Amino acid sequence: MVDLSSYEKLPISFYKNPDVVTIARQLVGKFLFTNIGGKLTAGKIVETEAYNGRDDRACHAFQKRTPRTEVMYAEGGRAYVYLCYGIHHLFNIVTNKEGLADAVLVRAVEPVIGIDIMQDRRGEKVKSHKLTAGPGTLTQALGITRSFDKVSLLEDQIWVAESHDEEIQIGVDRRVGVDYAGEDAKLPWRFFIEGNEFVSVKKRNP
DNA sequence: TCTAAGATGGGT
DNA sequence: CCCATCTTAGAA
Repeated sequence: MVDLSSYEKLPISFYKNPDVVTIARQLVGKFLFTNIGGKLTAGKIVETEAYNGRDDRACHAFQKRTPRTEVMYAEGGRAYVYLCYGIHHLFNIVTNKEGLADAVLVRAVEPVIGIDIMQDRRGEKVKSHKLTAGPGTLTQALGITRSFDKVSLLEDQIWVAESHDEEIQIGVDRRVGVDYAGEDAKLPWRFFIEGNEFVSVKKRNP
């Protein structure tokens, strides 16, 4: 049994910060929990990316408000989950105040709690270092699907908890897979724990 | 209605 | 390198 009292759920104020890039950096090292039908899993966030709805062409909500991106316009502290390539569920954390569509994509976590559950969800053949090393694989391991879209991170189905880690080395790089965004693809808005084996893309994109 | 493209991952 | 797989946004 896991002692949850040592993990403090982040408050709403954390998510309302108007600077989504700062939030993306701050989320690295924190813990992402899900509790699905009593199955508790958690991973340390080791890689994130920031997306800004006003002046970032890589953001789904850039200069538009559609049914899919509606939740990004909500007050910070909710999940934005969408299906990518018809196959993978990608998990984002909505930030900023209502009306300003920002979000942080969680790209990788390191398994911490419920590793056996994650292994079951991913399948026996998956090696441990591949268990949660990518935005589509961590959602499978944590059981995150589109039913989590719009769900509040202040409740007990999915949430982020403070870490008491000291001295992690945070690397910065351009974001992955957003070449369609032109110049904005070069923004240094990806953050990761330097040297962590679960980071999805290790080598730098110059 | 129709269609192209996509914030990926796993296999060859 | 190839391709699975299906929603979404935008056009017609």
